[in-house]
Amino acid sequence: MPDISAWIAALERAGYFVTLPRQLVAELVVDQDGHFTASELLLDARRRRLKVGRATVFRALEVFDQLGLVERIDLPDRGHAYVVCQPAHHHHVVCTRCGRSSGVADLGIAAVARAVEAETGFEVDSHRIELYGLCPVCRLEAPRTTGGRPTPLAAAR
Amino acid sequence: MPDISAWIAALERAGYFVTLPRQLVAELVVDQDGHFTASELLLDARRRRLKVGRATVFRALEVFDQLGLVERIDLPDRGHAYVVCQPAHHHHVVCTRCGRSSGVADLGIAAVARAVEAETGFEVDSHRIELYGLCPVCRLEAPRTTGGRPTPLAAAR
DNA sequence: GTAGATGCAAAACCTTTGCATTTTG
DNA sequence: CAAAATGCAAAGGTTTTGCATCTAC
Repeated sequence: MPDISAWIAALERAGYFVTLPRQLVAELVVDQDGHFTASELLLDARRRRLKVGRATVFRALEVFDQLGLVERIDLPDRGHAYVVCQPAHHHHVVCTRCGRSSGVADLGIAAVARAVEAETGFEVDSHRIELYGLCPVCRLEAPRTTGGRPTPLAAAR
Repeated sequence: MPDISAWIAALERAGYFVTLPRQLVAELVVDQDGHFTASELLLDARRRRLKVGRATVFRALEVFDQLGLVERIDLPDRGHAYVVCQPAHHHHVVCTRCGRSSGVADLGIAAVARAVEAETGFEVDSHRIELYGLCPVCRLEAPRTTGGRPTPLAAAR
């Protein structure tokens, strides 16, 4: 029984209607372990026989994204996924093996932005940062697979 | 007449065939001003009446991406685009107004990664960082449009 | 009561794939 | 000459849209 109350509060605060479908999606989301895609959520909904349409899932995720409750990330392998945001944490490290993610505070990133402004003359308004690696659990299980990069000829498939 | 030679050299060095289509795509790419999408490149090719297939453009961009000649980025507005990489620069600031981008060195990002490792126990292998803002030119032209966020009700469309 | 939200299915998009043909090294 | 790359069109998967119908406030 996940804690949806914060999500409901966020919806109300922002003036969105607190509808049943949105609450269902919220529950599905907070139950997710690690990152998840819109389709996975949809499958999960069907599995639980929850009545929410495809479009609604997408629309709800969009709203939650805007409210800062989830973040839409782009995986290195070119896919898209969402992760739940932990309050006060603004970026994520996501495990390339199991997909679990952890929020991280703004550890010096603001400083980097300032350095970039100084060097480029750009006025930096926002940034998107995603870190990838192995979570503590997978570090133990993983025998540090490969270190090499794909063979050029093989890589081109 | 753009400088494709470095790109050709990179292809050779990596063992890829230096084909005409790849060279055409390379030219199209370096002629781009700011970021560009695969489709835009395709349109541009047709405009110039260059004979390259859709699939080839995608495949060439994939190769260039692997060679570190371009980077595939994900825009805040949910679109995807590519930017040309300047050697020795590993991240980009892209202008939210005109799309022009500038490469930036690893200004303290490695330190951030280390801090994250210390805090989360993750082993950080790679990261994806994109900075957004206004380029020097647009800073002058732009009367700092809006500062507010979209109205909740309006935002939900 | 009314603006906002939903569901459905179709449409729109972007990207990839199969395969015969051509090109490169 | 063999391996790699291309082009085409068709397939694949994801996200969005139009619209009539509901629902929260």
